[in-house]
Amino acid sequence: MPLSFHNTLTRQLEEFSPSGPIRMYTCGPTVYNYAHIGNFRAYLFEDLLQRHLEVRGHTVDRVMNLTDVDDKTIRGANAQKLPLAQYTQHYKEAFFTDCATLRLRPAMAYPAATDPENIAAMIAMIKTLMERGHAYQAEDHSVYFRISSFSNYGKLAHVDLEAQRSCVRIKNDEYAKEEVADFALWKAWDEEDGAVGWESPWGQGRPGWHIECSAMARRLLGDQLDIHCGGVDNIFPHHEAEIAQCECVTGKTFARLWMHCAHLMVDGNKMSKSAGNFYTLRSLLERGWSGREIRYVLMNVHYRIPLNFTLEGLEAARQSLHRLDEWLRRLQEYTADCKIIAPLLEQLGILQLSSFFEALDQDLNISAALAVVFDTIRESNRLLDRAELTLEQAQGLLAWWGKVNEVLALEPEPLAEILPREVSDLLALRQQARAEKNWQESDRLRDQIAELGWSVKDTKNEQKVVKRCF
RNA sequence: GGCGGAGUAGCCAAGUGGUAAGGCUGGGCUCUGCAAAAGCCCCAUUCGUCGGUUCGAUUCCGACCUCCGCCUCCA
Repeated sequence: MPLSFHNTLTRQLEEFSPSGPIRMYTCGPTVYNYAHIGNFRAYLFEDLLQRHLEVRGHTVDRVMNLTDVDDKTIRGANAQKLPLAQYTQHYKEAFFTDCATLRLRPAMAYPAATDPENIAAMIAMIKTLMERGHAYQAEDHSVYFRISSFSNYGKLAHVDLEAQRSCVRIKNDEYAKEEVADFALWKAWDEEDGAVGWESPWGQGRPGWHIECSAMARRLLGDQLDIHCGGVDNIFPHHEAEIAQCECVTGKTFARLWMHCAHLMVDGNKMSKSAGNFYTLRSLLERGWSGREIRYVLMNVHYRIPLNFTLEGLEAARQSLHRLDEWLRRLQEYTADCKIIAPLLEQLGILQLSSFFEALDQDLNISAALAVVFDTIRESNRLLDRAELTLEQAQGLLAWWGKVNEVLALEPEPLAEILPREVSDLLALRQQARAEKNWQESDRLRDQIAELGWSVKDTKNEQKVVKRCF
């Protein structure tokens, strides 16, 4: 079955059959603050896409930009009386830490807007646009893209600017621009910018947001991309602008496939600081949720459907992952002494295990893919209960999981919890009491261990102890 | 106003012109000194509303209702 994805450009499911490495550009964060979980939903969708393409045998050259100069970063740096670069550095580092926590596979490159070679690339593009009449310098000294010079403007968002122009002209007076929808390529320096600015043929200033992505995408991936991703709110005007800039410079189609993920909502509402439902990754970690659990929640819903983020959802994720962990532990124990190295299992009973990957082939149908995982868990547990699962099958399942996990990245955390001496001593005492069938003492020791923050569970042969989580 | 997305069991969420995947919660059972854990089993005559097409629609068409997003730099 071929890969097929929904293309924002055509609003249709399209077959995707790339030849050679896939050139993929993903819009990254503006590093003026800690990224919130809504931002990470988009990055997670992109991670899932990259991982699935790679499992399907493709090489993915992915670039993610870091916007480290714009109104918000300048405002933030000014507020803290820090140089811009120092201010943004902190949030860049935080971003990479968060990405690792969510197990996001690193991109090939993370170009920053202020890198000298990127500024140079932007200036070069603007120059070409000026020469070809696609851009002009206005009275405010800023350089703007002339959208009337690009007839395809609006094709991605499916907006007809001609139709909107009449109502927009009315308030046009206050702008230096020829048309309200013209967007800035180069913003002339003003006092707010302080020490921030670069020399250009149009005077001191800084790049507009859209030209960043165009220039960096072209510099690192070439004139034509296979896939360009982002959140739906980037469709207009950001991606529309990128198309305009690139295609006016190169004369070639900028990106073949545009993929956008829907927004994340919190408790059914838009996430906002004032509503008090604003979550960063770190705020959730502080509350005791793990990166893996948050990854599961953000990945669990198809990328084009709005995701309603709730604490109940996190709880459900925790339970689902626990079920997965128990299954893996069971298979690992069962195969522990087994020397056979069985190949990846394709089928278990009537379950077709490859359908996990086939579900993802269809526009990343994660729900159907996860259903395969849970069907498999139930079926193999059933067989284990009846002692009907062979060692070869168990190993084959583990191999299958290994492949599945390359996409999901949901393997359990390695248990690094060190058992305190006090607890292990009590466990030894309890073991003895149990051997003597001294239940009263056994229960007393269980309570005592619980007070130290550990809970004991008795299995057939041994005591299992885990740190209690709250 | 323009463009776009969504409404499926208590919650989350797939899916198909032919009679509803999966996860969580809940209930039952097995195991167990007890407890817990774990595993298994069960849980929508019904898919926002009303019409239409059809032998048959949750799935196609039309209208309507509700929610959400974008429309000057928020993923």
